[in-house]
Amino acid sequence: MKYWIIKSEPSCYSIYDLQKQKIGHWDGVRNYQARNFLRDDMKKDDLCIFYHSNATPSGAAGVCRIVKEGYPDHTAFQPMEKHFDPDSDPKNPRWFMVDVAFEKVFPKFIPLSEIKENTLLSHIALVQKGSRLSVMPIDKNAFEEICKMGENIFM
DNA sequence: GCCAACGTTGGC
DNA sequence: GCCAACGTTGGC
Repeated sequence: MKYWIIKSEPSCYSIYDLQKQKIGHWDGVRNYQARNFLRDDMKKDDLCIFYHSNATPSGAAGVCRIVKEGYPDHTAFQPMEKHFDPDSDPKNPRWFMVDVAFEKVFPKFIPLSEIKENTLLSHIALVQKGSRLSVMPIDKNAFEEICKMGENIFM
């Protein structure tokens, strides 16, 4: 069982969109390191912090769970799609996605500033300088600490 | 909108 | 393989 942080711009897809949909495709990731996590390392029932990036404020919004492990991101094959990649061959897909299920919205949204202030979280990739990955692993303790900050018990 | 940091591309 | 140019991310 592993834990993750996944980022989305809420103007594009927020935790409330996932709440309505119940299950969502985590598609459109076009970064090889993040792709490798999606394709190889995210397993069914792993838990993810749903992080709102490029938001006011940015921060941790809730939790979701992997319900379908990595499979080809078909949006890469469709010219009308925003993240269309003409070089991704359906016979040998370059990009992958997972499906996630809504778990909960934190009763208290946790802005990035508070995550940065928490010394128990100073080691996580999210707050490292220049970290731009949209999918990144997080250890169990840090995951639970973030949940606690959201006034949420998740253990 | 600005800009730092990082990733990708392509000429050589 | 090097590296400049360009594109993207994402905080502020």
